[in-house]
Amino acid sequence: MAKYNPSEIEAKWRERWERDGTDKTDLYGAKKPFYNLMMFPYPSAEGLHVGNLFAFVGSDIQGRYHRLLGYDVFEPMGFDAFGMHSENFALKTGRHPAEMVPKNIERFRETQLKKVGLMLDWHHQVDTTSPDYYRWTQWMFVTLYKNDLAYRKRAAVNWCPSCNTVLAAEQVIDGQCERCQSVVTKKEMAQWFFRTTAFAAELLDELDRMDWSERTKTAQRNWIGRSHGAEVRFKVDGGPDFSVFTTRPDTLFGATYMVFSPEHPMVDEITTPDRVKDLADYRQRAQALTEVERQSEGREKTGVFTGSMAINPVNGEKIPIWVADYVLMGYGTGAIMAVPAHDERDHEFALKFGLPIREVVSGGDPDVDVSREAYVGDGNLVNSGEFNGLAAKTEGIFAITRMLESRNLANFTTNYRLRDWCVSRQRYWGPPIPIIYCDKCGEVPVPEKDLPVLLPKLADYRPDGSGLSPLARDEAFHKTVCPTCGGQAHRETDVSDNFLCSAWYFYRYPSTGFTDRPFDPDLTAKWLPVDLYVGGNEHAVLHLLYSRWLCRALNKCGYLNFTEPYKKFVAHGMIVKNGAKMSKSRNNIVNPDEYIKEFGADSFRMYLMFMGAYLEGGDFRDGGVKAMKAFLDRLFAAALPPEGEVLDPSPPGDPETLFWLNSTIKAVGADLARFSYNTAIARIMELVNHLTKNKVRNHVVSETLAQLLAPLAPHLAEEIWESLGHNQSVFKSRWPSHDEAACQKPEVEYVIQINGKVRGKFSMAVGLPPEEIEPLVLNNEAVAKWLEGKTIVKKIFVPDKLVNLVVK
RNA sequence: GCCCGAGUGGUGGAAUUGGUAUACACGACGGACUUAAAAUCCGUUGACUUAACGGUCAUGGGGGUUCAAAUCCCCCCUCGGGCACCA
Repeated sequence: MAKYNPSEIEAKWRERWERDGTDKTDLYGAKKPFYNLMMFPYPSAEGLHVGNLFAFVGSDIQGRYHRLLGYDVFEPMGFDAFGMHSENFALKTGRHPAEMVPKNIERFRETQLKKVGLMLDWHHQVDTTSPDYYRWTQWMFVTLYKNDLAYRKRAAVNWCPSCNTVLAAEQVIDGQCERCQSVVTKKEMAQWFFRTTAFAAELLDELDRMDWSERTKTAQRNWIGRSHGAEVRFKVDGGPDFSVFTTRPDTLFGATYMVFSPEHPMVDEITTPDRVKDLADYRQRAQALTEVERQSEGREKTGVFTGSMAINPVNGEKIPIWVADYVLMGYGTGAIMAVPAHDERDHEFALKFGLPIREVVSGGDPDVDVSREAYVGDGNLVNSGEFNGLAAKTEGIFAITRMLESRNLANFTTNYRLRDWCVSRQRYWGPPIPIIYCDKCGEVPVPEKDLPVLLPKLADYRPDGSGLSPLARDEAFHKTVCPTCGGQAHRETDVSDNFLCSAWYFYRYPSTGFTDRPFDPDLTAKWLPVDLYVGGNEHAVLHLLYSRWLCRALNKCGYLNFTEPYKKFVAHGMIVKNGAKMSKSRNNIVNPDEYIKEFGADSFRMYLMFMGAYLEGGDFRDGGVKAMKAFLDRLFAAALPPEGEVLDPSPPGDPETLFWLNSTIKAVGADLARFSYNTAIARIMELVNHLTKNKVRNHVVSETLAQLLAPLAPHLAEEIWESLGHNQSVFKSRWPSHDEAACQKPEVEYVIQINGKVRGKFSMAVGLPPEEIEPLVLNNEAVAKWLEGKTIVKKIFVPDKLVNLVVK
């Protein structure tokens, strides 16, 4: 009997697949296209992490399974090689990214990805640093610019002092840089933005109709953050008008002061001469604070009075205008009405500065005392003139807003938390932003025929913190002529955010080699949107949101006829090691290569998938891969014909084996379809246990086993399939069908319960009516003693499952 | 604080619809094989209790609905994730 030797088998099938083009997709001829996408990696570390492989294998199983179901599956791979992760790694290791990246790509592909047994079509590899690719990344930028979806403005932006660049709001996690965890500061700079907020409403609304993991959708909903409310116009006493946004216009009568954000443009205008110095000091201090300091919860409220009063439009009351940093310029209008009785923050501020607190909503509970704490619950309006008695949130909001609306002092409005995407980066390793500044013509996008704007190879590519990219130090790069007037001009020297590269890569895969446009319209029509996207949820409000936005933008610009890039997105879980997060500092990183070398890719794949629920994550234990190898040894021995023999080709005769065979086909198919890989493997184990225990060896069973195993352990499946006499890949075969009748055991075990407790069991043929079951129950020995001296008040029959007698 | 997800043996984890809780593994223990070990194979393995048959308890905690609850409802605790001075 041949022994299972994974390294031999896996090398053999790798070669065979490559030779026969097994994993190559006929993009034009495909009859049932299925685009199976996984998140392309950054080639910026020592190697692929076990977490990458966990993600890829789970996705590959879907690709292979769909192929067995008869789909033409396209499963491409590429490298997200521009950006700070690669550049920082190059800086750390002292190599130039232009040299490091191609070598890493080669190494990742040849020594890692190809050894895991992924069904990847390498004829369509994408590398975002290749000029053939970033030419089109730049085209995206120009196209967005021409359609007013990209613009440049001066604003207080997030600055990472360690990476020496600005960041998008999405790349600041708890006030820290997503890449290096440094505390982010604010810096006033002119930067390029994409108008992500233009599609805030549709990006949010569409989520309800999307087939995505719920937690991914929740993250996006929270991030886009819609609030309904009203914009209300106030007047500065003896000065101009200004607006505030509020979700509680019902509490307008309770506004006892107003607050402007320190950055509000009207602050200078309304500050009275005696307060100028205080205001200037306060605003300077506010600016020096980092987001973390400024937004830390529980921080004591600070603020200063401007000297001016505002007039409340509902009652003409004059109330003081303050400046305080708890009001943010970036949300709403940057100014608020403060209702201390019904808002916790305003309440805290009012207490500290001795401002009046007026109750305008009464919940009817006499114990509530708004002078002690804010009441934010529902109730009826009080102290609100003609509006008294209305239910605050359900009636008051509308009544008061409509009244003001009729006087042109308010309007219903909706606010989003989402900010426009800041895409400039003062770094080297990215696609140069394709804009030219001309003294005469202003901002001029680089004409399409001049793309790509090549990234020059700079020996010194270190970011210098000057607020300019290292490209600004290269005169040959930035000095140019205006494409419109031919006069002297200079290029934008910032590069674009790496997330722009990854926002469109999946359109490129089918169209690699296409030179007229970023993507071939015919192939795009055939293959997109992506059928299935599997990836990590850490990209919920980054890549996944940006790529949704870009899809809508390209749709609006007329380049795509759909608005969502992925038909289905599935977020896999996270894996940990012995219950703890894997990290370099914990020194508990799992190196996948060693396991693959020792036990084979199939055992490694199987264990990764068996470890836990794919969608929840799992806990990597050292012995696991070895145990899985032992299982595959047993499976191999059980499936293969004994040396020199041929198995009887007729299907198994014994009903027990037929039951296991059919019910396993059914269960494994259902489990794969719902990403329940651990239970699919458990079902296969049960089948193998049956075969081993009963010494069953059968050609049809072995064939089926090879097919069931194929998505999970493709090399081994091929080997078994071939040894059963097939000369074509198992992936040319079709997923086995099951006989529904055979999935039911001919005899079922009935449970007898007395008052819901199990008191006896017996086996019976399936499908018997209650009349035939009842006497068996009543005459059951084990049950008799529980019925002694009792009367049966109720009998419950669950067909083929149980009988419950309720006795008294 | 708000919004998602989760909490089950010594461990990783099962349990489409409320219907035998603990599938499948790992580990541990016992046995076979071996000079011995490894590997492999066979068996036992939720806790408590009983000589045994059996019984009692057990799915984070507390209540409830039901003939029957890991599963449904209410309250609470813990962990993971998202949002958060967002008006």
